[in-house]
Amino acid sequence: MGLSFEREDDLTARASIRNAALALFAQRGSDRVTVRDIAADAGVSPALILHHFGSKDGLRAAVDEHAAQAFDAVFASLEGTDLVDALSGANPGSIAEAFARGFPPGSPLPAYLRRLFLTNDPAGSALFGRWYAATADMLAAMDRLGATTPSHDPVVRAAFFLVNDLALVLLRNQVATVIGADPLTPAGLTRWGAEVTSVYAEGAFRAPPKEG
Amino acid sequence: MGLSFEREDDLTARASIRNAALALFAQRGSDRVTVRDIAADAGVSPALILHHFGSKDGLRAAVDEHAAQAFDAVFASLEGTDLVDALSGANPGSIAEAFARGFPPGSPLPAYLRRLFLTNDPAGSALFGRWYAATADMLAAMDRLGATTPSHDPVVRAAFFLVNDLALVLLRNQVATVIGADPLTPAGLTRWGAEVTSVYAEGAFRAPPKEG
DNA sequence: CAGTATACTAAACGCTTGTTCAGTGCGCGG
DNA sequence: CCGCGCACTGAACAAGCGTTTAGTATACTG
Repeated sequence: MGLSFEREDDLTARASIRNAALALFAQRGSDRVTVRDIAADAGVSPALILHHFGSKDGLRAAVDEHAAQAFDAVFASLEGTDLVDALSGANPGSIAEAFARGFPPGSPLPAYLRRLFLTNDPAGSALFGRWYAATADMLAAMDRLGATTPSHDPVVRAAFFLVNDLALVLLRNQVATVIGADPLTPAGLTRWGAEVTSVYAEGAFRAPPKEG
Repeated sequence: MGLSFEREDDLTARASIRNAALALFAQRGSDRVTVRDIAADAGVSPALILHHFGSKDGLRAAVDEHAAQAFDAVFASLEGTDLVDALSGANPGSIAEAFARGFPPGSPLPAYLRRLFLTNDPAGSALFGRWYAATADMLAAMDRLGATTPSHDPVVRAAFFLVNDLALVLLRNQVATVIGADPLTPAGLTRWGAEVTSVYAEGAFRAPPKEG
């Protein structure tokens, strides 16, 4: 069928349970997913899930860890990009861009990330902290290269950029509805990125006219 | 119709059930809250909740509607602000600003909004649609006044501004951690708004230097 | 005053849930 | 062959859930 390198047939039962759980958790949240739901999707008996993962919460932890690894891989692709390359392009170091690049269109991982932030999961906070540090580093490097206008408050500026980027992942569905295109697909991302880059480069508001 | 002058003592049982549910739903999500939990917090019997709201889902709908009204009231305070006044100020029409102004520090409503958006609740989608329309209208009005630089893609620009603003509400806790101040308090908001306004007015990225 | 509607409760019901139990089939070392 | 371990299952269990039922107290109506 497609681009997925994983073939369901060859997966161990343990892996197919994990994958089914990941997809269902991302879509509905783990509270709205029963062990029996996961078992049905994975094609196994409910008891086997407990056999492999001990409990539903053990399965959740395993899925969390698995997802965190995938996110770290995407995150690493950001740190790897050459700054000069990034500067020649549009919005440098975009997380949304990395997501669109790293995850196939139907991947449950963006939605899973959203759940991670929603539940104030410590894993989500740790992820945010790492991403914030990377964003701040990148902005500082750009500062040194003279690629940015100076900021009075670099701490807030880094948070502002990061948060704007994450918002596109978190509000993906709502954005898709109003602009008519999924912003995490290449096409949608191009359109989104063009406008964002324009605002980041030139601003959007003019100074108010002097009173007269 | 204010919310601030409500006192727990003279609330009807119906209202106190609604309030208890709102707080618990915002904190844990409705799936992790039982009818018995709400009843205990509201000081009534579980059966009374069903008597007044028909079902747990009926209660959820009532809480949704109640919260949506509060949100729309806050949002209406944005539309009411004179455009010229807004232009002379900092970031015009900031939702985060309206939140800090309209909701007391301990209010569960920002957290409730987050759940509405991040769980794909239809009520959240409806809210987003209304807010998007208002944002687009405001930007169009500013365009007509010459207060903005022209955009090639006003649809995306409006979404960008709205989403950036909502991000501050959605990621409030994480932002508070990295910048060391709750961005939905007056102090934090001032600091945040200053940087945002600076980027929106002047941009942040310089054109890359020509190679040579 | 009786009659009725309303706010409210204690107790129970039926269902779904996560989990356990007692296996079954099977590959493998001896 | 036996015996052990492992992946796996169907059936059942106990707990917790939303909800129902059958009722009490209180206030209003005529």
